[in-house]
Amino acid sequence: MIEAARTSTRDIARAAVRAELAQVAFDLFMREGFEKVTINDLAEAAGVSRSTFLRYFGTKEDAVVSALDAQGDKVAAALRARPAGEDDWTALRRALDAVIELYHQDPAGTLATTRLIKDTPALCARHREKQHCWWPELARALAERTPSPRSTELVLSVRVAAALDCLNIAVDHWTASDGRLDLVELLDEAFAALAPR
Amino acid sequence: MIEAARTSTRDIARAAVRAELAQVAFDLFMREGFEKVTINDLAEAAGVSRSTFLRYFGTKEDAVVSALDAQGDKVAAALRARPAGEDDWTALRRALDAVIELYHQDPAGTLATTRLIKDTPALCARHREKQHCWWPELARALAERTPSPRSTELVLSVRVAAALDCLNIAVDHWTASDGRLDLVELLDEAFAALAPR
DNA sequence: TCGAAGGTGAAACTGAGTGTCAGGTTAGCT
DNA sequence: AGCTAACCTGACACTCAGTTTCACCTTCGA
Repeated sequence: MIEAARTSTRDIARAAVRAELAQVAFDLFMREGFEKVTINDLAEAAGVSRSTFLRYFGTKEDAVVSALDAQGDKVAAALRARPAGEDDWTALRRALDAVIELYHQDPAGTLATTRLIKDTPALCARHREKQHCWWPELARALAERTPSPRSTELVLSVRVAAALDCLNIAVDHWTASDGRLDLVELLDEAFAALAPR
Repeated sequence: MIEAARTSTRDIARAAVRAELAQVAFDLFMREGFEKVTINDLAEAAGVSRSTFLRYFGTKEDAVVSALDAQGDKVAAALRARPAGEDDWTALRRALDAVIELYHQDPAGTLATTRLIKDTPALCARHREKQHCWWPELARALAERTPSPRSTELVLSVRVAAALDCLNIAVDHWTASDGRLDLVELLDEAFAALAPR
């Protein structure tokens, strides 16, 4: 019989440890720089063994980047929630509001994270890699939304990719401005850059 | 006095060795799979030391991906060569013809490369990383092309990013079709996906 | 209370990438 | 031709990432 995926006590403990490890890692990375810190340092600082750390995060990068994992699902869900008649671009733009909301909940924390990622090539690369995994899911969400005139997978992929580029570039500029510029305006400007032919 | 960067005998030899190493590496990767092959294997197969191999290619990935380095400069040059009055999208689309041409020169070889990259996450990531380095250069080329109404850096970045996504997605589909689909048509379709609002 | 499942730590291992050094080759200059 | 400086190469040692294995312990359900 297949076990239902209910949330057990263990899962809660696991999530708490995971969050704790991520926090310790983040602080250390900010203080010393990502490259300077070894996995041994992280484990020691968190009071666990190297093995345990690597069991929670497969790589050093993931200790930072996995914080953004939720974003993918969030956008996909937001996309599916858009009205069926809406055109792809509007739906994508509005779905990204779900991510923007996460940024507005904790601007300072988010800014520290985005800056760390932006300044660390390895994290930058891992971030792009993660995001690339969203493509199929988002393209599917986009496809299921549209009723009759189904676009090809290529067309949907292009739109998803472009929308995510807009998000990334807007966030980059927001980060470069130390959070002073308005993220919503930046994102709107990015989407507008796609429009005029 | 500053040395001029002219092409010496050494440079030619270096380029030849580099090409040879890349070829040996590629063959081995195709035969055994990228992950299975160690740098020691590559060095041994090529008849050089591990040190030498790593001096030519900083990483195992670069032995494959550095073949695509020329593309970036090629696109930038093509972009600068477009007429000044042309709109950004047309200029970008036409500039990518320079890359397509490289694909048409050796479809079989290119297909093998793109398939290897597509099937190997590490190579995929490295490829994206390399391409990301093109952004500033391409955005600058786009900016210098336009006469008076300068777009913001954000706008240009978005267009460059979207154009490169079109290229990547078109090439991906071309690769998935074993080269049977027409790359030009795929790229046109990708660009068209950006157009209608 | 027993037993299975799963979390943890210790340790060994492979492989990537860096740095250093000594020996050999080549290019340029006199 | 002969000398010197630059450079290429191979050998070696080293750090660190990530994998695997094993033994121990806790927890939870039967």
